[in-house]
Order: sequence, then structure tokens, then C-alpha cells
Amino acid sequence: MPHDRDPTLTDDELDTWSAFATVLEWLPPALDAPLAAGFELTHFEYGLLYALADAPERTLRLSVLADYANSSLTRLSRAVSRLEARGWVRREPDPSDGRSTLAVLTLEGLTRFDDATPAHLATLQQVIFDPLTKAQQRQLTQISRRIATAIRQQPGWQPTANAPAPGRAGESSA
Amino acid sequence: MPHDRDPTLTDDELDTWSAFATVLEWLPPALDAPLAAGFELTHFEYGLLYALADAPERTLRLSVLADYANSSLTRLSRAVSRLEARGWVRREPDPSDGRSTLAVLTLEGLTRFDDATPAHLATLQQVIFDPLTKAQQRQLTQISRRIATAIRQQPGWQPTANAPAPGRAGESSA
DNA sequence: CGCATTTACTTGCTCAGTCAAGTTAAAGCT
DNA sequence: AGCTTTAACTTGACTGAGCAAGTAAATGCG
Repeated sequence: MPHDRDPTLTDDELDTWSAFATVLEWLPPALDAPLAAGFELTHFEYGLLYALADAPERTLRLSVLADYANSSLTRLSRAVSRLEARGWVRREPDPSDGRSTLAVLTLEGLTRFDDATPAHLATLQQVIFDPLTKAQQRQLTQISRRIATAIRQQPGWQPTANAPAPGRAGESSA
Repeated sequence: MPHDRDPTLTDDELDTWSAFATVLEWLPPALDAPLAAGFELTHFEYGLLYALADAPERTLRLSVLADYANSSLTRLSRAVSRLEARGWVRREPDPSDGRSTLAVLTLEGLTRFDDATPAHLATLQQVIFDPLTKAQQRQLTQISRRIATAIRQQPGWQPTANAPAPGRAGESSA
């Protein structure tokens, strides 16, 4: 298996990584800035509103929402609290499971989402789709999928939750 | 100018964005985790050591280092303080300009960098280069450059520093 | 040469995110 | 039915980053 080669990057690889790393560093703030400036939303929070706006009854269980948002439950819980404080989301107990909590998008939240959407889509067009050819766009899809798959296969990869490293389950002291 | 089209994503665009957004969310932690676990370094801090290790005298002015690292001066200043506290970097006054500060990589810092490098390169291979074909790698370089360029052209883009929005310079009250 | 400006940082405040440790509810086992 | 596990969050302590304001040195210019 030709896996762990010489631990060096070729010149080509270095070019690739340096360009890509710059995007990794700059793109998140570039996506956040317009939403923050105009709508008091981070890109992450916008993503939550997006998921809820699309969901039946504009309602999702927190754990499902965390999954959609590629987020830890902790991060989600705090984000929902912020959105709740602004009146854009409401928490409700899940009637079918007392452990779960439902997040419901309020009308104000939906309005805010609708207001923010054009600006956000414009940003995406400007920084992602306009600068790429159709072919490059397709390439980016494939490349992203492959990288995402590789990340999921990393040693200690936790899909989204804070899996408490099960240790050896069922090995109680007895 | 066919610029601000209908504010919607096509299905293709949605596919692209959803795949790419996942990478944007997952890759940074995937790069950080091994460095943090094994070497008490974030990926960002590793980048600083990398830049210093390559520099003449293993020394760079903070502002230059900030530039290399795509970082604000604030972020850099704090990061250097952390590395200094661990004994991996030293601050020195710049003899040629009293305002500047030099960051010098210590021997311990260099050692730490050398120790961490193989693990980090292995991570890069695993999550970026192994999963891509040579062609895709070239495509990623081009795509990244184009996106980075587009970001730089965004309305309020600050290259790296915290440019205090000059307003109208030279327009004092007088 | 003296004073206003600009440059190069540094630091206080605040906020978002993580990890670890709780809490409450459902499931599983016997 | 009772007791241990597991699941679904929530919260406290801590860390890293951003913005705004502050400091100190150099520069510009009249």
C-alpha cells in the first residue's frame, strides 16, 4: 500500500495547499460579514433559519437541526438560545419524547430569514459562482465530496455530536 | 452587466454549495485536531512556526508574519504571546524601527515544529491529496485562486490588517 | 524644528465555541 | 417493577478571536 509517502509536499501540492488554505481562512468571514452587518446574523445562524424555514411546521428537533448544520449539540443549543432571545425561534417540548426539544421558527424569524436571503445569495454568487466556470463549479462539487469523505474517515472523527468516546461500554466494575 | 441575477440558486449550485460548505465547516477542525492532540498547537500556530522556520535568522517582523498568516495583527499578537509563553518564540525589538517587534523562533520552537511537521503533512495527504486525482488537485488550485480573488474584491474587504476605515483622511475639523 | 498624522503594535471587553459535568427522560435488562 | 444505560440536551469554566481604544515611535510638512 503506497500510503504514507515521503512526508513532504511537492511544489504543486504546496501551490494547491497555499491557495486553498487562503480560501479556508478568508471565506468564512466573507460570508459572515454581510449577514452580520445587515441582519444581525452569523452565517451559521442563517443556516439554522434556512433549515427551519424549509421544515414542516417550521419545526425541527434540536438534534436533527444540529445534524443539518454540521454542528455540535452544544454549539446549536447556544445558537438557538441567541435566536430565541431575538424572538426568531421558540423552544417547545417534544410531545413524543420528553428528552427532546423542538425548535420552531417564529413569524419574525421567517421574516428576518426572507429579508436576509437576497443579500446572502448575492454574496454566494459574487464569491463562488460568478468567479467559476460551469465546469469548475462541477469540479468543486466533486472535490468537496471527496474531501468530505476523507475527513469522515479520519481517526477520531465525530460525525457531529460530542460522542463521549464510549471506552468499553458495559464494562462496569462488577 | 448581467450581474445580480434572480436571487436563487439552481439545483446544481445548491449541490455545489452544500458540498463545499460541509468542507468549510469540517476541514478546519480536522486539521487542528491532530496538531492539538499531539503537539499543543493549533493549525494557525503551526503556520506561524512554519513561516518563522523558513525566514532568515528564523525572524520576522510581526506585521510581516501577520501578512503571511492571513491574520489580523490582533490575532497574531495574541498567538505570539501564547507561543512565547511556551518558550517557542521570543519577541525582540526591531533595531531598525522602534515601532516594530520581531518574532524569533527559538530552538525549542524549531524542535517542536520539526516534531509536528510529519503528522501535519500526513493529515494534509489524507484529507486533501490522497482523495483527489492529479487533475482535481490542479482544478482546486485554480478554483481557490479565483475564489480568493473574488473575496478580495468584496465591498468592505480588509486585506489582513484592521484598517480603521479611513473615512476621509485629512479632513480634520478645521 | 515642532506638531499633526500615520504606523505598529497591545490590551480590555465581549462573544462564540469547546470540553466536561450535570440533569432529566426513555430504554433495556432481569 | 427496579436499576443500570443511553439519549438529549444544558450549563459552567475556559480559550481564541474581533473591535475599539490606547501607547509609543517614526514620518511629513510648513
